[in-house]
Parts: sequence; C-alpha cells; structure tokens
Amino acid sequence: MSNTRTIMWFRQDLRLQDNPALANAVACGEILPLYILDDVNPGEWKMGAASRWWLHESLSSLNESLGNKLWVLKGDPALLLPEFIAAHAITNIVWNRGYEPWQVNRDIQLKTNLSELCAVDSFNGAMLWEPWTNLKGDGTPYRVFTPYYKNSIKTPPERTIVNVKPQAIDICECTQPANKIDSLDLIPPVQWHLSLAQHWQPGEAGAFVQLEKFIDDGLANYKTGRDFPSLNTVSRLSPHLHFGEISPNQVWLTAMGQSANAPEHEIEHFQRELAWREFSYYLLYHFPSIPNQNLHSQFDRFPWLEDPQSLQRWQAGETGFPLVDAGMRELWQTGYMHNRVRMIVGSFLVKNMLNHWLDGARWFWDCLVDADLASNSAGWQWVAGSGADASPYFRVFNPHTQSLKFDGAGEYIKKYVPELKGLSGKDLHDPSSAPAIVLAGAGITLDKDYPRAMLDLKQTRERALEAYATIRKPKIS
DNA sequence: TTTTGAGTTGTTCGA
DNA sequence: GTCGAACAACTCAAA
Repeated sequence: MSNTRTIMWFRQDLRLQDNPALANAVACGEILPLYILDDVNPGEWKMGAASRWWLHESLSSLNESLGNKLWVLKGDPALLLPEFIAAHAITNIVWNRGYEPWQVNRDIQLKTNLSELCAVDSFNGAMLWEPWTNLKGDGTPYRVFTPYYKNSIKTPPERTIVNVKPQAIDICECTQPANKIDSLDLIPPVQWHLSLAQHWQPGEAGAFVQLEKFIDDGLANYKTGRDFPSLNTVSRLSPHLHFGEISPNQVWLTAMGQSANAPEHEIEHFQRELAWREFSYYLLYHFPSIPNQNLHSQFDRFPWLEDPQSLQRWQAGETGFPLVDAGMRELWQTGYMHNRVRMIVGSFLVKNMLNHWLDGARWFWDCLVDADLASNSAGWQWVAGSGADASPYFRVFNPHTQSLKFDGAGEYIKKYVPELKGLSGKDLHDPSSAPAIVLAGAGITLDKDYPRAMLDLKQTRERALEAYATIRKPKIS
C-alpha cells in the first residue's frame, strides 16, 4: 500500500475517460480531485458568461461521477495550491497541459515552485499533436494549414486506446461544504442561461451522446452537409472539446473507425476539421499575441470604422439581413452558431461594416458556449484577412447570395427570425427589396416588424476593397 | 540562393 | 442560365 496522495487538478479536461493525468494519479494511489476557477491569470480573456454556465453544469456532472468528492476553489492557483498541499498532506500533483499563453506562463512558474513541496507532473490530454511538434524543416512553425496538416498526419496521434476510465478510483475522504460549485458564482443573475439548457447537455455523458448523434446523422454526409445551417450535419462537439469532456483522440479514433458507415472522404474531411482546431492551438502557442494583435502587422494600419450603434445592431441581430440576423440570434439564444454562418456574420462585421475584428471576437467570447481563445482568435483573424491562411482581400461574403445558396428554403432563417415566416423566395432573403404588397401580405412593416437593411451591400463591398488596398505593401519600382 | 507553385469556406462580370 | 477568368500582391513551403 502506497502512501501517496495525489491532487488531480482538473482544468480543461473535465472527464474520466482517456484522461492521462487522471490515469497516472489513480495508478499512484489515493487521489484528491480539484478544480480551481482562476479569474486572476487570464486577464482580459477570463471566461465569458456562456462558458461559465457550461462550466457550472460540467463541474456538476464531473462531481457526480466522482461521488460528490470534487474539491472546488476560486482564486490564483499560485497562492491557493501551496497552502492546499500543506493542509492535506499531498505528495503529488498532476494535470493535463493547457496552451493559452497565460496558462503556459502560469504553469511553468507553478511547476518550479510546487516542485519544492511535492512531486509534479503534467500530461497531454487535449491535443492530437502538441504545438511544439510538427515544426518546419528550419525549426520554425508553419503558418499555412495544408503543409502543417500533411506533416502532422505523418505521425499518428499518440494514444490509441481511449474510451477507458480508471477502475476503482480511490478518492480522499475530506469534508467540504455542500454547495461548493454554487459558491463559484458561475450562473449569471439574469435568467438568460435557461434557454442554453434547452440546447445542450454539458458533461462527459452529454459529450458522448453528441458524438453518437453525429456519427449516426452527420458524418456520412459531412463534407457537403456541413455547409447548410438548417441540417444537423455538423458535430456540435466544440464546447465538449473545449472543456475536455471528450478528447480529440476519442473523437478522431471514433470517426476513423466508421468506414463501414461513412465514405472515407467524408471521414477524412471531418478529421481535417479536427486538425483545424489543432492548428489554432498551434498558432496561439507560437504566436501568443494573436488574441489581441494582427498576425500580419500591416493590418495595424487598416482604416477600421468605429460605430457603436451599428455594432449594437449586429450584436442584437437587427441588421436587416435575415441570414446575418438569424446567426446572431442563434448565438444569443443557444450559445452557438453554425460554422458557415459564423463566417458570414464575421465577413459582414469586418468587411461590410469595417468594424475591427476584435469587437467580433469579444462578443463571441462572451456569448459562445464553445468560446476558445485559440479557435476564436484564429477564426476572427482569418475572416479579417490579418491571420494565418487568411481569407483573400476580395472575399467579401454576400449575405443574400450565401442565403440563397445555403439556406434556400429559409428554414434556418425562419427558425431564428420568425417575424419573416410569411415571406418566401427572394423576398425572404432580402425583405428590404420586397414589393410593398408582398410585405403587406406577410404582415411586415419595415423598421417596425423587421429592420430595413442597415447598409448597401454593393457600396460597402467596394468600400472594403478600397480599404484593403490602402494597406498593400507599396510596390518597389 | 533562387525558383516555383500553392494558398479552407467568394463574387462579379462578360462571353 | 452557365462558365471561366479576374480580382493584388504577398507569403509561405519546399525543392
């Protein structure tokens, strides 16, 4: 019988299965499972409102899986942990690594300091390939996805045995307050989160339900189906992955094992999308300033406009462009937005409105249940054109064209912008241009029941192209 | 060092 | 209605 007592420090790995740090801790002997809500170190990017709701639910679920023995603290781990280690006769502490800049810095420091008090070990629980692997021949990081991906898949993800949870976890019996998770104050005072609860099942079990659902309904038609927001063809695993309720290894290997149920190229396409998540983490790790600064510095000179009123209309889903508004309202109501629609509302904000991408990133950060510093930063910079593998300057999404192409029947629009359900065809996608008699028949008065289009697409597109031209590097003659 | 080909997700215009 | 080219120039990766 060993005399170890190991802190299993849960962070973004709120699961029992395929959890390397947990497996290691359990193998050593008695464990003390702990979560610390750290609002000190993340600075500006501390968790947003939707994420907090999710975290509350996910911690509750994890706590239940651990027989109600999860410890919960709030504050700076650098201050809390030494005291905690001493108070509970701890011999070891383990965790799975994080990759956000503030986490990396915090953990390096912690590892040094805690090593004087007990044994410390960290593991890879969140990545198929950790960011310091897969460098170019010259030792510098990739900035383009395709070569990064091609190089990455030469090495299969390290773990091949997943979906296993440790048997017979020996958990330290310590008394703690009954309402421990509530004490973190993760639930907003406004009852806004109630609508989130209708759409999601946070926690490890919920993650598996979602994975199965995707395998059954989405994977076989993933490549094309993923473009249509009214279809249930995307995985919707992002929040589960963000909080580590399921690991990318588990998802990757499960998908790979479906060749009897889905064509190979569909599976591969999904794996590519998982790799985009990896690439975002990779970029954030190697270019830690991307949450706030343009990866391509010529964008520092970009003539952004500041117009709080327009920004507010975009946020509220009252731009007068049905697909944009549907997306922004989906975000508000469900804490999520379909991928294609994210690109469209992003392009609208950044290119048609000429609003700085950071405002979009901040709004998403607060509203998304899958808010992830890596994916959010990389995604917004991609849309703006300032990031890696960026969208070319001339790619300005036309919300009407996109709407007709990807929500032709308007199912998605009608779901989130129900005041337009009396319209159909072209009029539904562009109510501002609909004949008066059609609008009257549908019971819509523009600017009363639904806003008139807040800008002119053609004119703002040209304005955007001009703005992009101003930051071109001067030609050497 | 130089060269070559490629680079997630689009739109518009003119034939 | 359909189709291909143009939309800049640059940077990246690899040979």
